[in-house]
Amino acid sequence: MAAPELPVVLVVEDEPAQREVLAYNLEAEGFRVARAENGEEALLLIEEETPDLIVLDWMLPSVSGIEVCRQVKSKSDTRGIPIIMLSARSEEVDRVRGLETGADDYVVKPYSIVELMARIRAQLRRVRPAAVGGTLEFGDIRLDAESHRVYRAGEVLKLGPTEFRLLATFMEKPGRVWSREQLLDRVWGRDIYVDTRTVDVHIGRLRKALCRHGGEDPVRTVRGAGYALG
Amino acid sequence: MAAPELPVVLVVEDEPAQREVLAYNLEAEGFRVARAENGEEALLLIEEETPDLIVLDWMLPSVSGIEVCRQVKSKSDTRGIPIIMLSARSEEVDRVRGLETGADDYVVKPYSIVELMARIRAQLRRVRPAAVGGTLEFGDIRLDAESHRVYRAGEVLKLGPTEFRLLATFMEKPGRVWSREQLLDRVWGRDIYVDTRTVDVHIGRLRKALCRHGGEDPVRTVRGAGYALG
DNA sequence: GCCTTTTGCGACAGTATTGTAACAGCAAGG
DNA sequence: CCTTGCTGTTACAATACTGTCGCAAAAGGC
Repeated sequence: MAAPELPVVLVVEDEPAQREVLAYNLEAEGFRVARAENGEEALLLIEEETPDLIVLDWMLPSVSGIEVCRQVKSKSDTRGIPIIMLSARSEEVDRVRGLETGADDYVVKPYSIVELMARIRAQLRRVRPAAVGGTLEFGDIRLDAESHRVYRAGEVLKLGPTEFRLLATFMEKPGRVWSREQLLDRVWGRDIYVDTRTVDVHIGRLRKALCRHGGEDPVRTVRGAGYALG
Repeated sequence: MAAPELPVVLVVEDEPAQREVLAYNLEAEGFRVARAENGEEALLLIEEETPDLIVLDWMLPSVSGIEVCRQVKSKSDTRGIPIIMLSARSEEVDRVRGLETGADDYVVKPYSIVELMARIRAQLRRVRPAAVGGTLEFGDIRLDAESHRVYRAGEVLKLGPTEFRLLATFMEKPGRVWSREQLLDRVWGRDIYVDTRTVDVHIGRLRKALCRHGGEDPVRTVRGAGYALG
C-alpha cells in the first residue's frame, strides 16, 4: 500500500551532486522529494506542490535563495511552510540577514547530513505531526499517529485499521473533498482492485464509530464528488 | 456520470512511448487526454475538441510543432489555449525562440515528469482554476474547488452538482456570455443529449440558491444569446 | 398597442446516488 | 476445531437531483 500522503520536501540546490545526496537521504527517511535547481523552478514547484518543507540553498542562479524565501514568506498561503536555509561558510556573514528574511532554520555547509535531517524533522513536527508521528486534531477529535489511537471528547474510539487510515487521510487536510477513487488510492493502495462502493461502507463505519459516544457527524458527503471532513 | 468538467489536455508527440507515458500520468492526475501523433492530426483535434491545454513536441513529421503553435496562436478562438513546448536537448535552439513562437512554456527533454506536470497545472490554473482546486471569487461570492464549497457573504450555500459546475464555469470567466449549447458542452458533457431549455431550469435553480440568503441576482440573462455572470 | 419570440419557473415523475444492514470470506489466535 | 474481528460485496431503502412539460411573464419588433 502507498503510504498515506507522504510529506513533501522541496530541495532547491543548483549543485547536482549535493542535491541528489540530500534527496537520497530524504527519500530513505520516507519523505517525498521535489527537486529544483534554481529559484525560478523553485517558485513554480512551491505553488504547484505546496511542499511541507523547503530546503533552500542560499546561492542560486537568477532568482536567489533569499528572494525565494522572501516571496514564500510574504504570501499568506505559503507563509506557514518551514524553510531551512543552506549556505557556504564563506557566506556566513549573512547569517543574521538570512533569519531576517524569515527562514525558520539555518544550516552552514559543509553540514552533517544527520544534523540536517534532525532539523528537518524538527521543523516538520510543527507542521505535519502525523507524518512524523505526532497528533492531528480536528474539532474535538484527536488522532495520535504513534499510538494509533483516536480520541473524541476524551473518550477513546475504537476504529479498525481502514477506518483509522481513512480518518487520518481526512485529518491531513480538513475540508478537502476526496473522490472515492482518490481514497482508494490513498487508503487501500494504488493497485488494489476494490469496488468504489466499498468506500461508502467504510465511511458509514467510520461515522458510526465517531458518533458512538455522541457528537455531530463530522464527515460531509459531497454528492457527485466524494467525502470530506468538516 | 463521468465528471464532464474535466480539463482536456492534448498531447502531440510522435514517439508512442513518450506519448503514452505522458498520457498515463495526465489521466492519473484526473485530466482527460486527447492524443495526436503529428501536426495535421493535432490541428484537427484542436478544432474538434478545443482542449484546455496543449503539450506540443517541437519536432513532428509533416506539420512541425512550431507551425502548429503559430496557427493556434494566430486564431482568435484558440489563442487563449496555453501551449507547452517540448524539445530534445539536441534541438535546443534555445528557450527564447521557443517562447517567441508564442508558446507559454518550454520544457527540454529529457524532462522530469513531476516538473512537467507542475508546469501543466500552473498553466491550467490560469485558464481553469476551478479544475485544479483553486478558489474563485466574484463580488461577495466565493467558490472553493478543493472543499467544493460556495460562500456568499459568509454563508455557506447549498448547491447541487450541476449548479456547482455551472457556477464554477461562470466564475472562471466573469462577464463572459455563454450560449446554452456551450454550457451544455461544458457543464453537462460533450455527447449528452438534453434539451437546451434544461439549462434555463438549472439557471433558475442556481439563482434561487444564490439569493436564498438575500443579495442581488448575479446572473444576467442575455436575450437571444445565453447567460453570464455579472 | 398587439403579436411573436424568448425566458422564468412550479410541478412532477424518473433516475442516479448514497446509507446501511446483512452476509460470507479470511486471517489470527486460541 | 471454534472464536473474534475485520473486510468487501450485495441488495434494497431512502434521498437528492435531473430533465421535461406547460403555462405565465417578459422582451422585442413593428
